[in-house]
Amino acid sequence: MPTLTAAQRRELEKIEFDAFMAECKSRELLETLSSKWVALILSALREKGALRYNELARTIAGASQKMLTQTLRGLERDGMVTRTVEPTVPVSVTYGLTPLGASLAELVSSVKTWAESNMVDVIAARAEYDDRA
Amino acid sequence: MPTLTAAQRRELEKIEFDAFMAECKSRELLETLSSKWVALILSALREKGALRYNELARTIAGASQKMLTQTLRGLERDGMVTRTVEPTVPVSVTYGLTPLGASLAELVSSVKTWAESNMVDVIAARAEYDDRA
DNA sequence: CGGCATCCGTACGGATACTG
DNA sequence: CAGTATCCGTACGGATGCCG
Repeated sequence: MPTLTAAQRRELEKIEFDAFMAECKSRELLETLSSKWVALILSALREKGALRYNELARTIAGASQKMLTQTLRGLERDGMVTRTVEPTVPVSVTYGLTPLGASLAELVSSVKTWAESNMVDVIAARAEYDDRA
Repeated sequence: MPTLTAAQRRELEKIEFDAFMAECKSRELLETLSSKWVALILSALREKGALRYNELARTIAGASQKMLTQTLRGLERDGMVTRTVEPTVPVSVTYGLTPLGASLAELVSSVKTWAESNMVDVIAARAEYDDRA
């Protein structure tokens, strides 16, 4: 039995990992949410309604267009956003929330609200912690 | 004026970035939440109450102890969890939720619930999207 | 038991250039 | 306008080994 290469080991582990994750699909969705830009996009679309690609880009302001596109594709795939192409010249593309996406955006919004009202406590706790160090 | 090194440029940009973020502290908290393990730890402590370090490690099962410790330190710093050291031999360390952490865990839990009940839709959307490709 | 320090790979994300 | 393709650095996270 030859020693497994690192790549082979990783592949095996990935399979086990996937099997494990299958039991617990919801974790996957947590992962999605945790993807840095998802929350921003969702709340942008929630607050401003459907937006064009460049409007989104300006609203998020900090995401490279690579990340923007990538994240939008993912959200589209997961049935969170709709992507509508109007065949004008030049083309204009509009992104909006699906009902599913809207309901998730609702949750995100409540997290944002929590964050805004509890941020002071966090800052205070952080300052105290750092002082003791 | 010499050309700035990449490091110097990054430092400048970081300052601008921080200034920008100062306006919008809540984003920072979203970042924290999005840190892969935070949600897991929070909900583990919420469901099972205070836990020892190794109990947490077994519950999360998938986090290296490096990540576990790192995340716990972060949460402790932000005033979300308490870290209690009992001076037994060997020492035993217990982590619990602060009121602040508990209220955040509440939110996380509602997100988890959402995820569990809407996962089927996501899977369906994903399957359809992949078929069209 | 509950960590911390170190090394190291990879994959995430940014910058740039080009296309329909 | 709304992307795609490519290159490339870095920083995130895993594995390992040591300590109080």
